[in-house]
Amino acid sequence: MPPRRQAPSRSARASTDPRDDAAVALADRLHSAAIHLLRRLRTEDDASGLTAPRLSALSVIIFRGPLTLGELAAAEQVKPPTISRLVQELEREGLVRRVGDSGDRRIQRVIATAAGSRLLREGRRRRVAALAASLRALGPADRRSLENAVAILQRVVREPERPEGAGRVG
Amino acid sequence: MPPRRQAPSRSARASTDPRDDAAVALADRLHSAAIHLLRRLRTEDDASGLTAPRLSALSVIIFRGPLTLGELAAAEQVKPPTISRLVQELEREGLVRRVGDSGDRRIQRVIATAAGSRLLREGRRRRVAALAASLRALGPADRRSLENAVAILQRVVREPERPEGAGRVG
DNA sequence: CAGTTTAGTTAGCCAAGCTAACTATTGGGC
DNA sequence: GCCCAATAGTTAGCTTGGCTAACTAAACTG
Repeated sequence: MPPRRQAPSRSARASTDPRDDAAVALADRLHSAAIHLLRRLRTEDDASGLTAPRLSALSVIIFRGPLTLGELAAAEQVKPPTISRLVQELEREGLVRRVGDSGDRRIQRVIATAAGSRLLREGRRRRVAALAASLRALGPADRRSLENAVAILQRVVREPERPEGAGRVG
Repeated sequence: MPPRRQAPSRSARASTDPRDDAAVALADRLHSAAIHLLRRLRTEDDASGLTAPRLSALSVIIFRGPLTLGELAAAEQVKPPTISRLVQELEREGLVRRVGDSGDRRIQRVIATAAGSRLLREGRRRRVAALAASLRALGPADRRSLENAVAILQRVVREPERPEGAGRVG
């Protein structure tokens, strides 16, 4: 967790706009759902011996090909030291490997080993197995709805950060 | 993060069922979306000086009335020492208060102070403000879709193999 | 070639999770 | 009435994963 930061002095948007309340309430519930979803997964997790951030990083490394540490940090939305250590640990476990860039020797690219790929498939599948079981119990409409929501979220989350809540009003 | 645990020897469902693959893929993407959503929030967060777990615990305390530490731990899906420390910290910041049970002196109930309630409202609103701004930019259909998905998730996450109510944050 | 910028690492801090082992209380059985 | 097991929380100590600050090394630029 990050240590407390200075209040960013976000210029207060008028909270009297009724659309604000609806959006805030939705954001709130998404937040809550995400927290509890992850806790649920955590309690089920770990047959693979990989924690969530490692699994996540390994997944990105595998599916997005060789990445520099900086790119990986950006993809994972963490700072360089964090990704540096994560990769060191993945490397120590033999799941990824670094390859230097011949052109620019500052750069290190990370790729998954065969063991890493294997472990991701198995571990990640196990990690979400219990959740998947619950999802199987849902009707097709609910599942489509979740699929749809995930797609929306992917867009929303990836969105560049707006300084000072200049939330592009639609 | 939890230390590695023994594999839970979950009785393997046949992974050859095609529905399994779809459910696992969806679970996977939900997992990923939750991780990135929370990371996004974390980067925006903290105008209140409260971290996510504290905000979450405070929220449960406020909305579910006086709770024993054990109940709170169950609601937050964490172990007793974790909740014990969280409450100590919330107490130190003057956001909650303990009241002893007159009948059973082992028990301590936790309630929010006025400062806690106030801070929750403000802090939580700020925490999700950036996300809310993004959500406001979505069309009504997308927002309805997310609303719907959150409702489904709340059921799914709460449902399984655990008697005690899984807490929701807000 | 000097200075700046960029990529990553090292050091050191803090939060949040865990288990193990403890205290204190309750309640039951003899 | 006591002893003993069960229950509620706490304390101690570990691990992981975030962060910032300060560093090294390499590459660019004037």
